[in-house]
Amino acid sequence: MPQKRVTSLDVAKRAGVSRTTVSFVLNKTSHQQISPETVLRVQQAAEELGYVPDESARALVSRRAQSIGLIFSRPTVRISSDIFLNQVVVGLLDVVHANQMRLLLDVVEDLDEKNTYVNLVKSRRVDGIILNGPRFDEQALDYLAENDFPTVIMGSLPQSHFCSVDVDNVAAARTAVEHLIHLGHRQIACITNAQAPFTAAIHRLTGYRQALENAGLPYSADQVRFGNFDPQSGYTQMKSLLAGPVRPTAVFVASDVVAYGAISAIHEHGLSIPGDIALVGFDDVPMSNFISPSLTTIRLPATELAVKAGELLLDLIQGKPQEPCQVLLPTELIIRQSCGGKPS
Amino acid sequence: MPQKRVTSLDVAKRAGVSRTTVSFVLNKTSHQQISPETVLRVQQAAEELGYVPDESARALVSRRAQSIGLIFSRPTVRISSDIFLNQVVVGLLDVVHANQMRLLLDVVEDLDEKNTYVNLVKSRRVDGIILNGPRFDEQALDYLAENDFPTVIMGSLPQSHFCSVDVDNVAAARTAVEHLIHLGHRQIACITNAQAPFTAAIHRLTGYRQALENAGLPYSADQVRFGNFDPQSGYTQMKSLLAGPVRPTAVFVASDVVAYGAISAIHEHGLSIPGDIALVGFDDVPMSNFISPSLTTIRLPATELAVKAGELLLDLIQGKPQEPCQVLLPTELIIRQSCGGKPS
DNA sequence: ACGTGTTACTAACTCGTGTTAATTATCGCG
DNA sequence: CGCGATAATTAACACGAGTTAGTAACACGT
Repeated sequence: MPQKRVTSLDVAKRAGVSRTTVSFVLNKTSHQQISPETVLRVQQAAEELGYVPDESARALVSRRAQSIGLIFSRPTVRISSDIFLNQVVVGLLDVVHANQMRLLLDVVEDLDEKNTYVNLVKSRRVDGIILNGPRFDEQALDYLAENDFPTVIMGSLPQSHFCSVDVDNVAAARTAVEHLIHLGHRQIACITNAQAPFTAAIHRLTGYRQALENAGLPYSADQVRFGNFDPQSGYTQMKSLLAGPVRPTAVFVASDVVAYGAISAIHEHGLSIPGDIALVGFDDVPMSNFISPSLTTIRLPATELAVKAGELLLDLIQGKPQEPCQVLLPTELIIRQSCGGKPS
Repeated sequence: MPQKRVTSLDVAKRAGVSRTTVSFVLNKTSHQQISPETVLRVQQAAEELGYVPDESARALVSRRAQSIGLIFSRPTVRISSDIFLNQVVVGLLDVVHANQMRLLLDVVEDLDEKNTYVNLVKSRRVDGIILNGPRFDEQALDYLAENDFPTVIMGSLPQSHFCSVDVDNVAAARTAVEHLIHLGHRQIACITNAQAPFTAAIHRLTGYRQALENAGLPYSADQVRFGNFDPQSGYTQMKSLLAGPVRPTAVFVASDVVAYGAISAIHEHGLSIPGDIALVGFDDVPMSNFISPSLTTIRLPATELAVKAGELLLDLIQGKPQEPCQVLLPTELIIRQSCGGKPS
């Protein structure tokens, strides 16, 4: 009921100065000279009244919403199970806090919902946006590009001029498979993380292929299956592999979560890991260290990617010069038990 | 470079009317009469120009930020691994979208950072907030209560008058343990989801105790261990239980994620699940259906909780009468393999 | 011709802040 | 004592919308 909203005029009255002076003091407008005692009086008045400027009014005049938008572009089901959403949010909030800004979160499930984030931009609710997930509506992207609205993409969007942040999926996958080869495996299958239209899936498959070729091993399409983000798909595809004519001694599963399903399938066949089949995953989901056997995998630096994306975006917003706009962060092979590389 | 921001004046000019008329048409101000052809002309002009109102200006005059804040109150590490964050976000976005609002996400890690969300309120950035996690700074809560700012709490905050949404943790835990008792177990241990200060942990432990007492079984403190959110703690505490003088035939682990650690520990001891030890979890994390053995657990309706919280909050914001303000949603026992209740 | 009502619209004010240009107090110095 | 320079402060406008109160145009009845 109080509704006693404190305005800058209240502060001004209490300090016995004008509203303008209050603004100067609180925003530390440099080229203005205010006597030290006035500064003190204003600060004290503001403190006592618990004054916090109205952000709408401030945004209106300064043309800065003081917040950025994080847009996840994918179907709802895949968002609920996206293990990295948390880490992205945490990383981004770090950057956002350091710059006194706010984080607005949104999701666009379907392409025809392009308005969701274009409206965000047009209504001036955000000063920049981070797009997470590689599939986006062309029209919305064009709008962003034309108005060169500060935008950073997490993931890779082939042949676009946007700033982006990603890992080198090809190299990472190659590393994973090379590890299996070094352990002596010759019959190595692959289950991707996702269907073909997803660029990350293609890249990881490419890395798999390169590793085989570099080692002089034959690439065979019937040792490849396409996962679909969830353990269920890993289970099904692993069953399919095991039903094939030639049983692999190792599998590169391009997603830890998919790998969990594959593990179930292998165990269900009465086979042991890594005894009968070795497994390498991808992502290093927090839980991968705690399943049995613990999963050898490629660490995807999700938080770091988010931080980098946030920093890039803030630079764009502040108009700082942007030279290298397509950033690739390094991955790391985490060796655990699922390949027999290390003991318990 | 264009920076050609479209304002309502542009629309007015193009339609040959005044700015006021544009506002009336676009906001469908009911008690105003505008001729149908004017309405059409204005709508068309707005469409052609791609006009979207500036939200800061609108918020300033209407006193509505058209967005709500979702605040997670816990250390960063626990946010990165909080499997429900996604589901909460998804549920809330659903409600938010249906009401043309936006979702602002924030995190308060430490109690002295109380300002983060009080500032959100004072600066009028949000029209209401949802607090997730039971531990909050008293001062900040008092501020919300005094100004009766629209607030909904996810979780339980003993003796507060806030609206809240939660599950009945006591009853749910009781159900889980009763299931074990019905299967014939007499020696049932418990690993909590968290340390004692967390009310949910207390409640689940209480449910465990009630089930034992109702069945005439003795409660013994040395069959109880306190987990700490992560698999690591489950692993350690399970080891500790197994090192004790009397080995339990079943364990109620009040968190699936903690249970994953416990499973590792059990397997490492060369024991089988459910053959040697039966296990019931709590939460029904998406992955619990895919580990082996798949986990019998209590389903926590995270998305539904979020939706309910969002709806409550919007009612509060719109000043609708609020009768039952402490909502408890039902849980469900999901029977899988970890208790031997069902076959593969 | 004059009220009375209704319809269709608009001028002018408001929200709370940042900022420019102008105004007043203060000081140094011949 | 006076005069310019400079320090300290403020009046007034802008941002882009929503909204109240008021006006102009027209019809109708007597």
